[in-house]
Amino acid sequence: MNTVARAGLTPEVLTRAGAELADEVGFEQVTVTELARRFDVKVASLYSHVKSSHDLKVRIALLALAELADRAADAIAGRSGRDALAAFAEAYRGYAREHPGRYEAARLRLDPETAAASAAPRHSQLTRAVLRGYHLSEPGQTHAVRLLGGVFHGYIELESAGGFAHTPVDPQESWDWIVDSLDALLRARADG
Amino acid sequence: MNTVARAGLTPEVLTRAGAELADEVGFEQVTVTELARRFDVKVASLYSHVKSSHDLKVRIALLALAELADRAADAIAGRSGRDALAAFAEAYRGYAREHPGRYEAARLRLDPETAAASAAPRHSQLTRAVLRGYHLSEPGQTHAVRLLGGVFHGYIELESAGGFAHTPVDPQESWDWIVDSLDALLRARADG
DNA sequence: CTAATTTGCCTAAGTCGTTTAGGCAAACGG
DNA sequence: CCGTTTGCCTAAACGACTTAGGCAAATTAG
Repeated sequence: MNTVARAGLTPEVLTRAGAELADEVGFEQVTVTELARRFDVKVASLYSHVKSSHDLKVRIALLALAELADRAADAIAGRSGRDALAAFAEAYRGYAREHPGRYEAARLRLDPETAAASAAPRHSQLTRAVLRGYHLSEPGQTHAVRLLGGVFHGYIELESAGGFAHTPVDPQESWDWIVDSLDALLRARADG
Repeated sequence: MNTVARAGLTPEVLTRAGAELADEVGFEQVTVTELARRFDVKVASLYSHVKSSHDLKVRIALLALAELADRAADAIAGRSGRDALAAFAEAYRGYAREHPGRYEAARLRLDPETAAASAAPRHSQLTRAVLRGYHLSEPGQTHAVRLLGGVFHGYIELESAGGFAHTPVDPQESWDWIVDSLDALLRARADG
């Protein structure tokens, strides 16, 4: 009797809407309830499409990881050495700035199987591609992958948490200084 | 008519118990309900001592930040240069290993006033103390504070999220390699 | 083109964590 | 010893999550 017209929900549509919601209100605030409100649909209806609230969040995380990997891949295409490193770094930081909620989502802890099936391994591979220009041999390359992953993630999180607000030094300047320093560090570690 | 004997709740007692709970089940799972269960007390009773669930979490975060700062201060006392850097790094990583829930708590986003009144500024000061041995001039020192904060936080988070599980290189080795590299980086940046 | 089936969203109902209001008895200070 | 404060209680409401079962629209088959 009501106007019925189905809402056209699918896991993909919900994931995408959830990602947008995350960017608007933060990943923590993404909730099946809020999503239902936005589609003007009852909450229970979403459960035909996603298994649970956690399932939804995992899907958003997978989307974010994939987008981030794509962006990083684009960034380093046709570059090497310092150029590749700077572009790679900028891909992460830019994504985090433009899509803060998605970036948070990408940091969701996934169980090992899910993680293995996600774009996470691509991130490692892309990092190794950047490092090709520095001629590190194992295990140095693995150490360097971990260093870069740590620095980028850590810096971006500190920055977005407002950790730099109290000091009058432009975060962009620090970022450039850090990228420069890492480039020098990696060149100094070259051994093969 | 029941055995009455008061439970002896105070904000401090609850905060401490919350911190222990965090280390057992993870900071996200810390809940006033669970805390009430552990004290064998009704949930509403906790609200005389903490304003809200969020208030409780903030208190745990402040405790963790303070403990972490104390530990870092101990670590660098009487050391300088590479020794200080290594001890400082180890203070963070060791705390995160021994108190994973508290470490997560320390990463809670605090509003600016709360953050300013917390031990967070001490962390910056301690980092600057470590950097004294490297003779960096401003703004290099600020850049370096941000670099170290980022690397340590980022690496620890990646490691505890299991991000290194798929590669057969000992995380301790990577950590040592990274600390070595950072030491070299900072010495190369000396300009004062 | 209609009948059977599948699909999509609904109502109903229960769980759990949070939070506020108001009460009663134990502890404490004069 | 009495009044006040303090500490924990009962009661009740809210919001998010989740499952079960139903009805009607969409799709597929005869």
